[in-house]
Amino acid sequence: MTVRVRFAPSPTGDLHVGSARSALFNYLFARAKGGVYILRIEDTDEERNREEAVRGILGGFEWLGIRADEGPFYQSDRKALYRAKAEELLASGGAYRCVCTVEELDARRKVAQAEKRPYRYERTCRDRKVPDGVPFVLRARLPEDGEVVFEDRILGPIRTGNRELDDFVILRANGTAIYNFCVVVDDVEMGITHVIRGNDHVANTPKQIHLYRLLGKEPPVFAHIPMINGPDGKKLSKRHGAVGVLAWRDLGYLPEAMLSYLSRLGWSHGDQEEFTLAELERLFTLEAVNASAAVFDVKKLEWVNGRLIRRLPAADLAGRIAPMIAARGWDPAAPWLGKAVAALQERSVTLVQMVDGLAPFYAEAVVFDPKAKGKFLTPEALPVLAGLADAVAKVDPFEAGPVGAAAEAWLAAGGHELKKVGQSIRVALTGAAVSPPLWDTMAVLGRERTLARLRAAAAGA
RNA sequence: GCCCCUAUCGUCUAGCCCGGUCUAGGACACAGCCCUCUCAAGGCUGCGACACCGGUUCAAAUCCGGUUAGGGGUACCA
Repeated sequence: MTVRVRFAPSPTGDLHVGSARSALFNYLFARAKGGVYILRIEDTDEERNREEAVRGILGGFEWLGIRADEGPFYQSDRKALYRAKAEELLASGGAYRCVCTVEELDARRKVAQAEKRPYRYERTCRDRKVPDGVPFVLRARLPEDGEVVFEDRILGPIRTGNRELDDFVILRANGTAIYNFCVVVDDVEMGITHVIRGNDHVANTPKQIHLYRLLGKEPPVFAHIPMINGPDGKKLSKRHGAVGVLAWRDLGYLPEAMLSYLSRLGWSHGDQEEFTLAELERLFTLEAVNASAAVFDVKKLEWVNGRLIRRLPAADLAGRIAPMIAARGWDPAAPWLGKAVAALQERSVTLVQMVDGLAPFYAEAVVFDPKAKGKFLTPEALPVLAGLADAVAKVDPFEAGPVGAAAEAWLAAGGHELKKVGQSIRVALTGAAVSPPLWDTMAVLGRERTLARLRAAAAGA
């Protein structure tokens, strides 16, 4: 039987990194098993604008490069199906009508709580003929004794006494279905063989298993993956900073980095720290997923991202940052861009940082950092700058190698140590105390701008 | 409250299933050193963990029980 898995987010607007990882694990499992990965949007909540709510999720997957084999399917399109299935259950006795009102239920629940007694629906309507013409909900008829046991592929055996459960609602008075019911109906309908989802669903699983049985179906294999928490150990949320996958993109992270990092949260393959999607697709196994929660560590993500940036061809990077460059009003087609990127990639952790580093090259005039200027553009440094300009003026080609050779030769002849005058040169060229290596910087600037900046600085500008 | 899950360096993890090879390995972070025109990158070194208590055993990070801590669930939410 071919493996069929699904990721079923409720549309909240953006793809949370925790959701992204759940989706990733599902996707990887499908790929590793030669199975099918399905995307299903659980938008039974109505109201919200579906288009907009779903855009963030689909956009997130598009960025990550995770494509669904089937779907996206929308639960809001399948309401009739749920209703029909619920009625089937009613006919077969698997469900029954309940006319207890929300108010009554709330009151009883309160009493139970006051008495420190766990509240469960007392099955008032279970075996009675309910009056016609009164609003009713449908409740599942669960066994009163015994227990449900399932073998979670990650957590191991999980047993729940049926006494812990109650006859929960599957169809609201308004005729719409409740989550637990939709999930089961859809999973049955879509032929899902493995349900891989967040740990927060383990408590739902026994209920869902009962629903499978009531429907006369065999439950799938369950695998509950651990949660991703913030540094404080609490569920990762907005107050921990960026949680949407697309927000990380905007911060300058590469989808490959996000994928690689996410895969290592709760899963591992020996000591290997970095993975390509292709590697993950053949290496992933549920057996290697651990049971305990993980903390999202931005520092490690940064490390992965930086490694990737260093490793990527400069041309590739230039293409990726082109939109960001254009957004700043700069020319992404600048002929020297490739060289600049090559010089910057070793010292950029994010794409945003890299683009920031481009500023001195795009700037019309040098923008001086006052501190750097005061410290390094000293009177005694100025003649060196003027001399250096002359020394490299005729170098051809004006590339880092030859420029550096000429510059260093001239410096040595004059008894100037690069260690001493380097920063002055740097500030003259870029206005900042930090930049790529000097000769690279000159090569990127080109002969004309290099000489102009050196001479302007020398003249005290 | 009740039910369920989890528990190895600050963080991600290897090891745990099939006890000895573990004076517990790797990575991020942090500190120091080296390299060096700045910043990085890179190299080296250091710091640093089996939550606790019992039990089983010749032997426990590994098996069992309890405690504690954290997380999740407990809806006519998803």
